[in-house]
Amino acid sequence: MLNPCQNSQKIPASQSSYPCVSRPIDPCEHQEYRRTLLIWYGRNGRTLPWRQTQDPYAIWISEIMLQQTQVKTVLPYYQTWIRRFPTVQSLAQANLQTVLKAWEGLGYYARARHLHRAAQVICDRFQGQVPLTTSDLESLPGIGRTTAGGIASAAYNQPAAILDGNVKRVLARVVGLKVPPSRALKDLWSLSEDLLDPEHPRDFNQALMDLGATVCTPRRPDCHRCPWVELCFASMHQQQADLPMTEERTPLPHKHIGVAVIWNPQGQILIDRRPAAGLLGGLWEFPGGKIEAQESVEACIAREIQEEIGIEVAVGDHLITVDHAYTHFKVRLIVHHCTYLKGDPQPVACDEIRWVFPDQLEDYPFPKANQQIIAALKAA
DNA sequence: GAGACGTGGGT
DNA sequence: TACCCAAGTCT
Repeated sequence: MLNPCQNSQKIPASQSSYPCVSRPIDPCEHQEYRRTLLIWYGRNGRTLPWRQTQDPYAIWISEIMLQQTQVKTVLPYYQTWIRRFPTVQSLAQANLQTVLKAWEGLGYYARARHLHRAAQVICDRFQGQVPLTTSDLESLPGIGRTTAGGIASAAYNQPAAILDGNVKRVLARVVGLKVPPSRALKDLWSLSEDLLDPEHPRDFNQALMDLGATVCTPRRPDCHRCPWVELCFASMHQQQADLPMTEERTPLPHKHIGVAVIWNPQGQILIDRRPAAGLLGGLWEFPGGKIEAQESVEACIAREIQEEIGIEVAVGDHLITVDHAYTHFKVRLIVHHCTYLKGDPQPVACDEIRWVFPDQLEDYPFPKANQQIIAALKAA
């Protein structure tokens, strides 16, 4: 039998279909990449709870939690979640506030809202079964191409490629990508698809992610433990530290926010539920707003509470100042005790308002920055 | 297609 | 302290 590669024409890198790649992978080498990676995985793969199960629901949950989130962070949430919502049906029937409470602290809360909605779609349109094809999976809220590939391969061993942060970094180094991964998504997807082992798609994808997470790390990759050390452009040319290339980024804007802990005569505190979409959607918070130029914190708080809640308050003592960094901006929350004076609270800029006793705060999902305010209240 | 969207950990 | 980065998706 002829080796088909002996007849294939060698294409110079400069003329190949991958102009952004320093060292294209010859199809002849695919088997060698697959073989060496799977052997490495057999010896070095991580044992993770979502790899101990065959339940597509549990695997779906893990894939969503793992979006932009490290394994160590996900572990406790995953265990609690599976006990709290053991089936698609239990999730679909749950109250969204309960779902958000279970997600509290994990971030990117749209994931929880999408999970909840997708569970209802799965019950309504897919007979309660997590779909098998990437096409059906991608039709569900919160599932994009990578997560669809992750679920299809992990839950059903389907030959579906993935392209998460780990795979982007590994492939960028292996082929010597000349541009940041975000500029070469099409080529990276093709690479991931070409490399995928059609005989062992589940193990291959999991292995690729483990390699990126434990060996081919962002900083100081441990190349002497890598099964691809001799097949990797970055390793061969000592460019591990320079790959993948990164984009420039502008400094984050910084906002100052005046925040009110408003007490009524009954010893209750006023909290509001943020609009369902957007930043921290559906979570509860202490009301407040942006401090305008030349404005005092006290004036800001009184103004914001009047505008957004429709009540008059007396701004009192400073409680705490919280600095918090989001992905795209930084905030400083300057929190003051306030006393309710008059007016009927209205949810003008939020979805709902409630008076609650301090010991009831833990029943509501709050963002991280507000947790520090709650802790300060308890300490006082 | 560029920006919105959280939080924790590492350096 | 400040910045980078992490199993991405949505608009």
